[in-house]
Amino acid sequence: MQNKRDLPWRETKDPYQIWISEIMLQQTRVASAIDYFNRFLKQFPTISDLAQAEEQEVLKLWQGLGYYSRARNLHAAAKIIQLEYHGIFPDSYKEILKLKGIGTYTAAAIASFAFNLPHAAVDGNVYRVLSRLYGINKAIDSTEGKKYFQTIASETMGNAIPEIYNQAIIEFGALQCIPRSPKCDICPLLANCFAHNNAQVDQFPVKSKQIKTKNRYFYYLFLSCKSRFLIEKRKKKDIWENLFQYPLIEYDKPISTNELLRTSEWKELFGNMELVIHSVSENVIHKLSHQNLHTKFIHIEMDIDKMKNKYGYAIINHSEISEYPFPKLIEDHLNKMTKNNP
DNA sequence: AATTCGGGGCT
DNA sequence: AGCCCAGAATT
Repeated sequence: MQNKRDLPWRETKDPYQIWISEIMLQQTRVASAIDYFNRFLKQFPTISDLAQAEEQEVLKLWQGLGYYSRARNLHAAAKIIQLEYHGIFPDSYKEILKLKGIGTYTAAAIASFAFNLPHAAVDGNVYRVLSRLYGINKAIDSTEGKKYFQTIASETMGNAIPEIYNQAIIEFGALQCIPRSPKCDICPLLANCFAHNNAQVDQFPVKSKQIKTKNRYFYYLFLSCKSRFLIEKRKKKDIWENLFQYPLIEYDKPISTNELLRTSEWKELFGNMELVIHSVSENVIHKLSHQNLHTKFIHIEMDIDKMKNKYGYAIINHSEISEYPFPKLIEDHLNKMTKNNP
């Protein structure tokens, strides 16, 4: 295919590198993943390097990319490959599919790209191309729809070379048959395209579900003493699992600073300590796909060594920021603080 | 079958 | 403001 892009993961047949790229590309644009891919491979050149790393180091390399369970699953799977497959990446679709974080799309992608095995990789691009081309109105987010598209994709692949076919149809969806305003005027499949011939290009693919967003209210306590401040690790099954943040008081509705001082969480943290609030930030609205996080940062300068016996918290210095993975929301705030205090 | 996981870019 | 991105795991 003469119009394909030059991408770093296309320069190798190493299943490990292809694996890393496919995980990073899940629900993530190519442009966002390129730098992360290069940094990741530089730090972890082989499965063995990744398997021996600490999860925290892997998450730090993933910082800002989102969907952090991908990094946790990647690390866990590397350990499994190291122990149970003697460090050799499995070379069958069935075995690849067993690995954590690898579903039908990623297994087919790796199987075809690394081992040229005949499995049709069906991602968002393929759903779009096939639904428009054939006029398939089954919902792509239904169990039946997914199964149907997988069948159609396999039939469409036929006896083509799996690696070439999969790369081509995905690339076609990414560059030509794009979600909005596809380039139909220069499309080679124009004459055969159901959607175009029926003026329904914007009707495909069909989705059934709709996302609803929740509002959450975060009050982050930036407790500092000179260049040191308090952090904790998020451990619950929630957003940002195993990433670090400042002590957090979450509420189900917006509250004033005065109300915050009277919450049980505040009293639990500080008892009857005397505190001076240095500043309260403006409301920062951090938007995720399905959550709007209304956030305020409460800056308190205090003798934070009084907090070191509080279970679950750690005191770190600015110079140690590079060792801890933080959500983008915290990373942005840290960048502001360190700019003011070099 | 429905929900939950980030963050960014484009319209 | 909404949609979607080289999706998968969990409930």
